[in-house]
Amino acid sequence: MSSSTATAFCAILQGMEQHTLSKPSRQLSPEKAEAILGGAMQEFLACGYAATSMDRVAATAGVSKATVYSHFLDKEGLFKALIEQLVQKKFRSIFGPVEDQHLQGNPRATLTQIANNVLDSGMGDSQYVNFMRLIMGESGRFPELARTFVRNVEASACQFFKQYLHNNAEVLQLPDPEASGRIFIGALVHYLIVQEMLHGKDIMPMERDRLIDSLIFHICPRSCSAK
Amino acid sequence: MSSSTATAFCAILQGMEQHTLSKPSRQLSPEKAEAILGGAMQEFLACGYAATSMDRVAATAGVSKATVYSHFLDKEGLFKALIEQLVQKKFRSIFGPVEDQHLQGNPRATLTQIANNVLDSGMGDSQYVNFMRLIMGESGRFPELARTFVRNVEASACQFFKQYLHNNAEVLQLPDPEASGRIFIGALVHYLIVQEMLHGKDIMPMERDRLIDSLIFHICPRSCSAK
DNA sequence: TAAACACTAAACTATACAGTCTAGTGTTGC
DNA sequence: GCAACACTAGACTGTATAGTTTAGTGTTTA
Repeated sequence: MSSSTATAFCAILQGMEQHTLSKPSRQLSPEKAEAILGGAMQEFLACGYAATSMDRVAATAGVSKATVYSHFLDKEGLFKALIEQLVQKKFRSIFGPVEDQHLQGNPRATLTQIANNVLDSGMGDSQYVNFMRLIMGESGRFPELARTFVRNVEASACQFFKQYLHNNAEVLQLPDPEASGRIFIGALVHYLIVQEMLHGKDIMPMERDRLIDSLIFHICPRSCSAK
Repeated sequence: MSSSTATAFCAILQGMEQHTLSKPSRQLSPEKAEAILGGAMQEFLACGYAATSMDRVAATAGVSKATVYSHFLDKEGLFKALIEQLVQKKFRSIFGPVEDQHLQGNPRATLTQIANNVLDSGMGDSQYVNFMRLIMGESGRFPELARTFVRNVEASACQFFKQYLHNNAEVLQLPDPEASGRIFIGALVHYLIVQEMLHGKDIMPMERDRLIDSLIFHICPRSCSAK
Protein backbone atom coordinates (compact mmCIF):
# COMPACT_ATOMS: atom_id res chain seq x y z
CA MET A 1 0.00 0.00 0.00
CA SER A 2 1.32 3.41 -0.91
CA SER A 3 2.37 5.91 1.69
CA SER A 4 -0.32 8.31 0.58
CA THR A 5 -3.01 5.80 1.48
CA ALA A 6 -1.49 4.97 4.86
CA THR A 7 -2.77 8.15 6.42
CA ALA A 8 -6.19 7.50 5.01
CA PHE A 9 -6.15 4.08 6.61
CA CYS A 10 -6.08 5.66 10.05
CA ALA A 11 -9.41 7.20 9.26
CA ILE A 12 -10.93 3.73 9.34
CA LEU A 13 -10.86 3.80 13.09
CA GLN A 14 -12.76 7.05 13.26
CA GLY A 15 -16.45 6.72 13.86
CA MET A 16 -16.22 3.01 14.55
CA GLU A 17 -17.70 1.58 17.70
CA GLN A 18 -18.24 -1.84 19.13
CA HIS A 19 -21.68 -3.14 18.32
CA THR A 20 -21.07 -6.50 19.91
CA LEU A 21 -22.11 -7.04 23.51
CA SER A 22 -20.44 -4.73 26.00
CA LYS A 23 -19.32 -7.43 28.41
CA PRO A 24 -16.60 -9.35 26.52
CA SER A 25 -18.03 -12.63 27.86
CA ARG A 26 -15.20 -15.00 27.75
CA GLN A 27 -15.07 -17.44 24.92
CA LEU A 28 -17.40 -16.36 22.13
CA SER A 29 -15.96 -18.07 19.09
CA PRO A 30 -14.78 -15.74 16.33
CA GLU A 31 -15.79 -18.39 13.77
CA LYS A 32 -19.42 -18.05 14.84
CA ALA A 33 -19.16 -14.28 14.73
CA GLU A 34 -17.83 -14.49 11.18
CA ALA A 35 -20.59 -16.91 10.21
CA ILE A 36 -23.22 -14.57 11.62
CA LEU A 37 -21.76 -11.61 9.75
CA GLY A 38 -21.75 -13.76 6.61
CA GLY A 39 -25.42 -14.59 7.02
CA ALA A 40 -26.22 -11.00 7.84
CA MET A 41 -24.40 -9.89 4.71
CA GLN A 42 -26.42 -12.19 2.48
CA GLU A 43 -29.73 -11.20 4.00
CA PHE A 44 -29.23 -7.46 4.49
CA LEU A 45 -27.73 -7.02 1.02
CA ALA A 46 -30.57 -8.95 -0.58
CA CYS A 47 -33.53 -7.62 1.42
CA GLY A 48 -32.51 -4.31 2.96
CA TYR A 49 -32.60 -3.49 6.64
CA ALA A 50 -36.32 -3.54 7.45
CA ALA A 51 -37.21 -6.60 5.39
CA THR A 52 -34.44 -8.76 6.85
CA SER A 53 -35.47 -11.12 9.63
CA MET A 54 -33.18 -12.27 12.38
CA ASP A 55 -34.54 -15.82 12.04
CA ARG A 56 -33.39 -15.90 8.44
CA VAL A 57 -30.01 -14.41 9.33
CA ALA A 58 -29.49 -17.17 11.89
CA ALA A 59 -30.59 -19.86 9.46
CA THR A 60 -28.36 -18.54 6.65
CA ALA A 61 -25.45 -18.32 9.05
CA GLY A 62 -26.08 -21.91 10.18
CA VAL A 63 -26.33 -20.80 13.77
CA SER A 64 -29.04 -20.66 16.41
CA LYS A 65 -30.89 -17.44 16.99
CA ALA A 66 -29.74 -17.34 20.60
CA THR A 67 -26.13 -17.37 19.40
CA VAL A 68 -26.80 -14.39 17.20
CA TYR A 69 -28.07 -12.50 20.24
CA SER A 70 -25.13 -13.61 22.35
CA HIS A 71 -22.71 -12.10 19.82
CA PHE A 72 -24.65 -8.97 18.92
CA LEU A 73 -26.84 -6.73 20.99
CA ASP A 74 -29.76 -6.54 18.59
CA LYS A 75 -30.67 -6.20 14.93
CA GLU A 76 -29.35 -2.65 14.75
CA GLY A 77 -26.04 -3.61 16.35
CA LEU A 78 -25.56 -6.48 13.92
CA PHE A 79 -26.38 -4.20 11.01
CA LYS A 80 -23.91 -1.55 12.09
CA ALA A 81 -21.16 -4.13 12.65
CA LEU A 82 -21.81 -5.56 9.20
CA ILE A 83 -21.70 -2.21 7.43
CA GLU A 84 -18.46 -1.26 9.16
CA GLN A 85 -16.90 -4.56 8.18
CA LEU A 86 -17.99 -4.06 4.58
CA VAL A 87 -16.63 -0.51 4.52
CA GLN A 88 -13.25 -1.79 5.71
CA LYS A 89 -13.27 -4.60 3.15
CA LYS A 90 -14.12 -2.18 0.38
CA PHE A 91 -11.43 0.24 1.51
CA ARG A 92 -8.84 -2.53 1.36
CA SER A 93 -10.00 -3.88 -1.98
CA ILE A 94 -9.69 -0.44 -3.55
CA PHE A 95 -6.54 0.83 -1.89
CA GLY A 96 -4.70 -2.41 -1.21
CA PRO A 97 -3.55 -2.99 -4.79
CA VAL A 98 -2.56 0.64 -5.44
CA GLU A 99 1.22 0.79 -5.48
CA ASP A 100 3.24 3.91 -5.93
CA GLN A 101 5.30 2.53 -8.78
CA HIS A 102 2.21 2.39 -10.97
CA LEU A 103 1.87 6.15 -10.63
CA GLN A 104 5.12 7.05 -12.35
CA GLY A 105 4.17 6.73 -16.03
CA ASN A 106 2.80 9.55 -18.15
CA PRO A 107 -0.41 11.01 -16.72
CA ARG A 108 -2.60 9.96 -19.62
CA ALA A 109 -1.80 6.27 -19.14
CA THR A 110 -1.87 6.47 -15.36
CA LEU A 111 -5.23 8.27 -15.23
CA THR A 112 -6.67 5.74 -17.66
CA GLN A 113 -5.52 2.95 -15.41
CA ILE A 114 -6.91 4.59 -12.29
CA ALA A 115 -10.28 5.10 -13.97
CA ASN A 116 -10.33 1.47 -15.04
CA ASN A 117 -9.49 0.38 -11.50
CA VAL A 118 -12.36 2.41 -10.07
CA LEU A 119 -14.83 0.94 -12.55
CA ASP A 120 -13.45 -2.60 -12.19
CA SER A 121 -14.03 -2.46 -8.47
CA GLY A 122 -17.74 -1.79 -9.01
CA MET A 123 -19.01 -2.81 -12.47
CA GLY A 124 -20.47 -6.27 -12.55
CA ASP A 125 -19.90 -6.79 -8.84
CA SER A 126 -23.47 -7.28 -7.73
CA GLN A 127 -22.41 -7.55 -4.09
CA TYR A 128 -20.88 -4.10 -4.18
CA VAL A 129 -23.83 -2.67 -6.06
CA ASN A 130 -26.14 -4.03 -3.37
CA PHE A 131 -23.86 -2.58 -0.73
CA MET A 132 -24.20 0.87 -2.28
CA ARG A 133 -27.98 0.38 -2.46
CA LEU A 134 -28.02 -0.41 1.25
CA ILE A 135 -25.78 2.52 2.25
CA MET A 136 -27.77 4.98 0.18
CA GLY A 137 -31.18 3.57 1.00
CA GLU A 138 -30.48 3.61 4.75
CA SER A 139 -28.47 6.84 4.84
CA GLY A 140 -31.52 8.67 6.19
CA ARG A 141 -32.08 6.25 9.06
CA PHE A 142 -28.36 5.53 9.71
CA PRO A 143 -26.52 8.78 9.01
CA GLU A 144 -23.46 7.69 10.99
CA LEU A 145 -22.95 4.66 8.76
CA ALA A 146 -23.20 6.83 5.67
CA ARG A 147 -20.52 9.09 7.16
CA THR A 148 -18.30 6.07 7.84
CA PHE A 149 -18.66 5.15 4.18
CA VAL A 150 -17.85 8.67 3.02
CA ARG A 151 -14.82 8.92 5.30
CA ASN A 152 -13.30 5.62 4.24
CA VAL A 153 -14.27 5.22 0.60
CA GLU A 154 -15.30 8.50 -1.00
CA ALA A 155 -12.96 10.80 0.90
CA SER A 156 -10.00 8.44 0.56
CA ALA A 157 -10.51 8.14 -3.16
CA CYS A 158 -10.73 11.90 -3.61
CA GLN A 159 -7.77 12.47 -1.29
CA PHE A 160 -5.67 10.00 -3.23
CA PHE A 161 -6.66 11.56 -6.50
CA LYS A 162 -6.06 15.08 -5.32
CA GLN A 163 -2.58 14.04 -4.20
CA TYR A 164 -1.80 12.49 -7.56
CA LEU A 165 -2.95 15.57 -9.45
CA HIS A 166 -1.00 17.76 -7.07
CA ASN A 167 2.19 15.74 -7.57
CA ASN A 168 1.86 16.19 -11.31
CA ALA A 169 0.93 19.85 -11.11
CA GLU A 170 3.55 21.18 -13.48
CA VAL A 171 2.52 18.93 -16.37
CA LEU A 172 -1.25 18.91 -15.72
CA GLN A 173 -1.63 22.61 -14.96
CA LEU A 174 -4.83 22.28 -12.94
CA PRO A 175 -5.92 25.34 -10.96
CA ASP A 176 -7.81 23.22 -8.39
CA PRO A 177 -6.68 19.58 -8.12
CA GLU A 178 -9.13 18.80 -5.33
CA ALA A 179 -12.15 19.90 -7.33
CA SER A 180 -10.80 18.13 -10.42
CA GLY A 181 -10.45 14.97 -8.37
CA ARG A 182 -14.08 15.14 -7.33
CA ILE A 183 -15.13 15.64 -10.92
CA PHE A 184 -13.10 12.65 -12.03
CA ILE A 185 -14.34 10.33 -9.27
CA GLY A 186 -17.86 11.72 -9.49
CA ALA A 187 -18.20 11.07 -13.19
CA LEU A 188 -17.04 7.47 -12.73
CA VAL A 189 -19.24 6.75 -9.71
CA HIS A 190 -22.26 8.30 -11.39
CA TYR A 191 -21.64 6.13 -14.45
CA LEU A 192 -21.57 3.10 -12.17
CA ILE A 193 -24.77 4.14 -10.41
CA VAL A 194 -26.76 4.76 -13.57
CA GLN A 195 -25.54 1.76 -15.57
CA GLU A 196 -25.47 -0.87 -12.84
CA MET A 197 -27.43 0.18 -9.79
CA LEU A 198 -30.31 1.81 -11.69
CA HIS A 199 -30.28 -0.67 -14.60
CA GLY A 200 -29.64 2.08 -17.13
CA LYS A 201 -27.35 0.09 -19.44
CA ASP A 202 -29.97 -0.34 -22.16
CA ILE A 203 -31.59 3.07 -21.74
CA MET A 204 -28.48 5.19 -21.99
CA PRO A 205 -25.81 2.85 -23.31
CA MET A 206 -22.22 4.01 -23.31
CA GLU A 207 -18.98 2.10 -23.58
CA ARG A 208 -16.82 2.66 -20.54
CA ASP A 209 -13.80 3.47 -22.74
CA ARG A 210 -15.73 6.30 -24.33
CA LEU A 211 -16.40 7.84 -20.94
CA ILE A 212 -12.82 7.36 -19.80
CA ASP A 213 -11.37 8.80 -23.02
CA SER A 214 -13.51 11.89 -22.63
CA LEU A 215 -12.54 12.17 -19.00
CA ILE A 216 -8.85 12.08 -19.88
CA PHE A 217 -9.47 14.57 -22.66
CA HIS A 218 -10.97 17.01 -20.18
CA ILE A 219 -8.41 16.49 -17.41
CA CYS A 220 -5.19 16.38 -19.44
CA PRO A 221 -4.28 19.44 -21.44
CA ARG A 222 -3.43 18.76 -25.10
CA SER A 223 0.27 19.17 -24.29
CA CYS A 224 0.33 15.85 -22.45
CA SER A 225 1.96 13.01 -24.32
CA ALA A 226 -0.47 10.80 -26.23
CA LYS A 227 -1.32 7.41 -24.74
CA MET B 1 -40.76 24.33 -22.13
CA SER B 2 -38.23 24.21 -24.94
CA SER B 3 -38.73 22.17 -28.07
CA SER B 4 -35.75 20.01 -27.23
CA THR B 5 -37.45 18.83 -24.06
CA ALA B 6 -40.77 18.16 -25.79
CA THR B 7 -39.52 14.91 -27.30
CA ALA B 8 -38.17 13.81 -23.97
CA PHE B 9 -41.57 14.45 -22.42
CA CYS B 10 -43.07 11.71 -24.57
CA ALA B 11 -40.76 9.27 -22.85
CA ILE B 12 -42.75 9.80 -19.67
CA LEU B 13 -45.45 7.54 -20.99
CA GLN B 14 -43.03 4.70 -21.61
CA GLY B 15 -42.90 2.06 -18.96
CA MET B 16 -45.86 3.49 -17.08
CA GLU B 17 -48.77 1.29 -16.17
CA GLN B 18 -51.93 1.64 -14.17
CA HIS B 19 -51.43 0.44 -10.63
CA THR B 20 -54.91 1.43 -9.55
CA LEU B 21 -57.64 -1.19 -9.61
CA SER B 22 -58.29 -2.76 -12.99
CA LYS B 23 -62.05 -2.21 -12.94
CA PRO B 24 -62.49 1.56 -13.23
CA SER B 25 -65.30 1.36 -10.66
CA ARG B 26 -67.35 4.36 -11.30
CA GLN B 27 -66.94 7.31 -9.03
CA LEU B 28 -63.70 7.01 -7.04
CA SER B 29 -62.96 10.57 -6.09
CA PRO B 30 -59.68 11.94 -7.44
CA GLU B 31 -59.35 14.05 -4.27
CA LYS B 32 -59.15 10.88 -2.18
CA ALA B 33 -56.65 9.39 -4.59
CA GLU B 34 -54.48 12.49 -4.26
CA ALA B 35 -54.79 12.41 -0.49
CA ILE B 36 -53.72 8.76 -0.43
CA LEU B 37 -50.73 9.48 -2.65
CA GLY B 38 -49.86 12.36 -0.36
CA GLY B 39 -49.93 10.13 2.69
CA ALA B 40 -48.00 7.46 0.83
CA MET B 41 -45.38 10.02 -0.12
CA GLN B 42 -44.85 11.14 3.47
CA GLU B 43 -44.60 7.60 4.77
CA PHE B 44 -42.61 5.92 2.01
CA LEU B 45 -40.13 8.78 1.79
CA ALA B 46 -39.61 8.78 5.55
CA CYS B 47 -39.57 5.04 6.25
CA GLY B 48 -38.72 3.26 3.02
CA TYR B 49 -40.86 0.60 1.36
CA ALA B 50 -40.69 -2.29 3.83
CA ALA B 51 -41.01 -0.22 7.01
CA THR B 52 -44.06 1.71 5.81
CA SER B 53 -47.40 0.44 7.09
CA MET B 54 -50.63 0.79 5.19
CA ASP B 55 -52.44 1.74 8.42
CA ARG B 56 -50.13 4.70 8.82
CA VAL B 57 -50.51 5.67 5.16
CA ALA B 58 -54.29 5.72 5.60
CA ALA B 59 -54.03 7.73 8.82
CA THR B 60 -51.61 10.24 7.32
CA ALA B 61 -53.84 10.59 4.28
CA GLY B 62 -56.86 11.15 6.53
CA VAL B 63 -58.70 8.33 4.87
CA SER B 64 -59.95 4.90 5.89
CA LYS B 65 -57.87 1.87 5.10
CA ALA B 66 -60.66 0.36 3.03
CA THR B 67 -60.59 3.46 0.82
CA VAL B 68 -56.89 2.99 0.23
CA TYR B 69 -57.58 -0.55 -0.96
CA SER B 70 -60.46 0.57 -3.15
CA HIS B 71 -58.16 2.98 -4.98
CA PHE B 72 -55.05 0.84 -5.16
CA LEU B 73 -54.61 -2.88 -5.60
CA ASP B 74 -52.10 -3.39 -2.81
CA LYS B 75 -49.04 -1.91 -1.15
CA GLU B 76 -46.88 -2.58 -4.16
CA GLY B 77 -49.36 -0.96 -6.53
CA LEU B 78 -49.59 2.13 -4.36
CA PHE B 79 -45.81 2.32 -4.17
CA LYS B 80 -45.39 2.06 -7.92
CA ALA B 81 -48.06 4.68 -8.55
CA LEU B 82 -46.35 7.01 -6.09
CA ILE B 83 -42.90 6.63 -7.61
CA GLU B 84 -44.22 7.23 -11.10
CA GLN B 85 -46.01 10.36 -9.92
CA LEU B 86 -42.84 11.61 -8.26
CA VAL B 87 -40.75 10.90 -11.36
CA GLN B 88 -43.18 12.96 -13.44
CA LYS B 89 -43.15 15.78 -10.89
CA LYS B 90 -39.35 15.79 -10.85
CA PHE B 91 -39.18 15.74 -14.61
CA ARG B 92 -41.42 18.79 -14.78
CA SER B 93 -39.62 20.67 -12.03
CA ILE B 94 -36.29 20.25 -13.82
CA PHE B 95 -37.32 20.71 -17.41
CA GLY B 96 -40.32 22.97 -17.01
CA PRO B 97 -38.36 26.17 -16.30
CA VAL B 98 -35.72 25.57 -18.98
CA GLU B 99 -36.40 28.00 -21.80
CA ASP B 100 -34.46 28.15 -25.00
CA GLN B 101 -33.72 31.85 -24.73
CA HIS B 102 -31.55 31.22 -21.70
CA LEU B 103 -29.28 29.07 -23.81
CA GLN B 104 -28.11 31.82 -26.17
CA GLY B 105 -25.43 33.56 -24.05
CA ASN B 106 -21.77 32.64 -24.07
CA PRO B 107 -21.17 29.01 -23.09
CA ARG B 108 -19.27 29.81 -19.90
CA ALA B 109 -22.20 31.74 -18.42
CA THR B 110 -24.81 29.32 -19.73
CA LEU B 111 -23.04 26.24 -18.41
CA THR B 112 -22.60 27.90 -15.04
CA GLN B 113 -26.32 28.60 -14.94
CA ILE B 114 -27.23 25.05 -15.95
CA ALA B 115 -24.96 23.63 -13.26
CA ASN B 116 -26.54 25.91 -10.68
CA ASN B 117 -30.00 24.84 -11.80
CA VAL B 118 -29.11 21.16 -11.42
CA LEU B 119 -27.74 21.71 -7.92
CA ASP B 120 -30.59 24.02 -6.92
CA SER B 121 -33.10 21.34 -7.80
CA GLY B 122 -31.49 18.95 -5.33
CA MET B 123 -29.37 20.64 -2.67
CA GLY B 124 -31.27 21.33 0.51
CA ASP B 125 -34.43 19.72 -0.81
CA SER B 126 -34.84 16.93 1.73
CA GLN B 127 -37.86 15.57 -0.08
CA TYR B 128 -35.88 15.05 -3.24
CA VAL B 129 -32.95 13.59 -1.33
CA ASN B 130 -35.30 11.08 0.28
CA PHE B 131 -36.76 10.32 -3.13
CA MET B 132 -33.31 9.43 -4.43
CA ARG B 133 -32.70 7.31 -1.34
CA LEU B 134 -35.89 5.43 -2.06
CA ILE B 135 -35.20 4.93 -5.76
CA MET B 136 -31.64 3.75 -5.14
CA GLY B 137 -32.44 1.67 -2.08
CA GLU B 138 -35.28 -0.14 -3.84
CA SER B 139 -33.65 -0.37 -7.27
CA GLY B 140 -32.80 -4.01 -6.60
CA ARG B 141 -36.35 -4.99 -5.70
CA PHE B 142 -38.09 -2.64 -8.16
CA PRO B 143 -35.84 -2.49 -11.24
CA GLU B 144 -38.63 -1.20 -13.46
CA LEU B 145 -39.11 1.85 -11.27
CA ALA B 146 -35.39 2.57 -11.38
CA ARG B 147 -35.57 2.39 -15.18
CA THR B 148 -38.50 4.80 -15.20
CA PHE B 149 -36.37 7.20 -13.18
CA VAL B 150 -33.39 6.81 -15.50
CA ARG B 151 -35.53 7.29 -18.62
CA ASN B 152 -37.24 10.43 -17.38
CA VAL B 153 -34.65 12.18 -15.24
CA GLU B 154 -31.11 10.98 -15.94
CA ALA B 155 -31.49 10.31 -19.65
CA SER B 156 -33.41 13.52 -20.26
CA ALA B 157 -30.79 15.58 -18.49
CA CYS B 158 -27.96 13.99 -20.45
CA GLN B 159 -29.88 14.24 -23.70
CA PHE B 160 -30.54 17.92 -23.10
CA PHE B 161 -26.93 18.52 -22.25
CA LYS B 162 -25.59 16.60 -25.19
CA GLN B 163 -27.85 18.65 -27.45
CA TYR B 164 -26.57 21.91 -25.98
CA LEU B 165 -22.94 20.89 -26.38
CA HIS B 166 -23.64 19.73 -29.89
CA ASN B 167 -25.27 23.04 -30.83
CA ASN B 168 -22.19 24.87 -29.65
CA ALA B 169 -19.74 22.45 -31.22
CA GLU B 170 -17.72 25.00 -33.14
CA VAL B 171 -16.86 27.09 -30.08
CA LEU B 172 -16.55 24.23 -27.55
CA GLN B 173 -14.60 21.82 -29.76
CA LEU B 174 -15.61 18.67 -27.90
CA PRO B 175 -14.82 15.35 -29.59
CA ASP B 176 -17.69 13.55 -27.81
CA PRO B 177 -20.50 15.81 -26.52
CA GLU B 178 -22.53 12.88 -25.19
CA ALA B 179 -19.71 11.61 -23.01
CA SER B 180 -18.91 15.16 -21.89
CA GLY B 181 -22.54 15.62 -20.92
CA ARG B 182 -22.43 12.55 -18.74
CA ILE B 183 -19.27 13.77 -17.07
CA PHE B 184 -20.84 17.16 -16.37
CA ILE B 185 -24.11 15.74 -15.01
CA GLY B 186 -22.30 12.93 -13.20
CA ALA B 187 -19.95 15.24 -11.34
CA LEU B 188 -22.88 17.36 -10.18
CA VAL B 189 -25.09 14.46 -9.14
CA HIS B 190 -22.23 12.78 -7.32
CA TYR B 191 -21.54 16.01 -5.46
CA LEU B 192 -25.20 16.09 -4.44
CA ILE B 193 -25.13 12.45 -3.32
CA VAL B 194 -22.01 12.79 -1.21
CA GLN B 195 -22.77 16.16 0.38
CA GLU B 196 -26.49 15.77 1.00
CA MET B 197 -27.60 12.17 0.81
CA LEU B 198 -24.55 10.69 2.53
CA HIS B 199 -24.07 13.58 4.96
CA GLY B 200 -20.55 14.27 3.68
CA LYS B 201 -20.65 18.07 3.98
CA ASP B 202 -18.39 18.19 7.05
CA ILE B 203 -16.12 15.32 6.02
CA MET B 204 -15.22 16.52 2.55
CA PRO B 205 -16.35 20.14 2.46
CA MET B 206 -16.35 21.94 -0.84
CA GLU B 207 -18.09 25.09 -1.95
CA ARG B 208 -20.39 24.44 -4.87
CA ASP B 209 -18.88 27.34 -6.81
CA ARG B 210 -15.48 25.74 -6.59
CA LEU B 211 -16.80 22.56 -8.16
CA ILE B 212 -18.70 24.44 -10.84
CA ASP B 213 -15.73 26.65 -11.70
CA SER B 214 -13.53 23.60 -12.13
CA LEU B 215 -16.19 21.91 -14.21
CA ILE B 216 -16.39 24.91 -16.54
CA PHE B 217 -12.60 25.04 -16.69
CA HIS B 218 -12.50 21.44 -17.88
CA ILE B 219 -15.40 21.68 -20.34
CA CYS B 220 -14.68 25.05 -21.93
CA PRO B 221 -11.41 25.45 -23.79
CA ARG B 222 -9.37 28.50 -22.76
CA SER B 223 -10.44 30.26 -25.97
CA CYS B 224 -13.98 30.69 -24.62
CA SER B 225 -14.81 34.19 -23.50
CA ALA B 226 -14.39 34.77 -19.78
CA LYS B 227 -17.50 34.91 -17.69
C1' DT C 1 -88.48 5.59 -2.91
C1' DA C 2 -84.93 2.49 -3.94
C1' DA C 3 -80.79 0.80 -5.71
C1' DA C 4 -75.93 1.70 -6.18
C1' DC C 5 -71.92 2.99 -4.28
C1' DA C 6 -67.99 5.81 -2.17
C1' DC C 7 -66.73 6.09 2.13
C1' DT C 8 -65.96 5.28 7.40
C1' DA C 9 -64.71 2.98 11.79
C1' DA C 10 -63.57 -0.98 13.69
C1' DA C 11 -63.17 -5.71 14.17
C1' DC C 12 -61.00 -9.63 12.27
C1' DT C 13 -57.62 -13.28 10.09
C1' DA C 14 -53.44 -14.95 9.34
C1' DT C 15 -48.89 -14.24 9.37
C1' DA C 16 -44.47 -12.55 10.69
C1' DC C 17 -41.24 -10.58 13.50
C1' DA C 18 -37.74 -9.06 17.55
C1' DG C 19 -36.24 -10.62 21.37
C1' DT C 20 -36.42 -13.95 25.52
C1' DC C 21 -36.53 -18.22 27.86
C1' DT C 22 -36.08 -23.20 28.80
C1' DA C 23 -34.06 -27.47 28.67
C1' DG C 24 -30.44 -29.79 27.25
C1' DT C 25 -25.63 -31.10 24.84
C1' DG C 26 -20.78 -30.86 24.45
C1' DT C 27 -16.43 -28.85 25.82
C1' DT C 28 -13.07 -26.68 28.74
C1' DG C 29 -10.56 -25.81 32.91
C1' DC C 30 -9.92 -26.80 37.80
C1' DG D 1 -16.15 -35.06 39.03
C1' DC D 2 -17.82 -30.53 38.61
C1' DA D 3 -18.65 -25.85 37.52
C1' DA D 4 -18.79 -22.67 33.81
C1' DC D 5 -20.25 -21.69 29.53
C1' DA D 6 -20.81 -21.56 24.31
C1' DC D 7 -24.07 -23.41 21.81
C1' DT D 8 -28.60 -25.73 20.03
C1' DA D 9 -33.64 -26.45 19.07
C1' DG D 10 -37.67 -24.84 19.85
C1' DA D 11 -41.28 -22.84 22.43
C1' DC D 12 -43.01 -18.49 23.87
C1' DT D 13 -44.52 -13.27 24.38
C1' DG D 14 -45.95 -9.26 22.67
C1' DT D 15 -46.46 -6.58 18.94
C1' DA D 16 -47.12 -5.29 14.20
C1' DT D 17 -48.56 -6.05 9.66
C1' DA D 18 -51.30 -6.80 4.91
C1' DG D 19 -55.40 -7.31 3.54
C1' DT D 20 -60.62 -8.49 4.34
C1' DT D 21 -65.01 -8.08 6.21
C1' DT D 22 -68.97 -6.11 8.51
C1' DA D 23 -72.18 -2.76 9.59
C1' DG D 24 -73.51 1.54 8.78
C1' DT D 25 -73.69 6.70 6.77
C1' DG D 26 -74.40 9.88 3.21
C1' DT D 27 -74.87 10.93 -1.66
C1' DT D 28 -76.05 10.22 -6.29
C1' DT D 29 -78.95 8.50 -9.89
C1' DA D 30 -83.03 6.41 -11.84
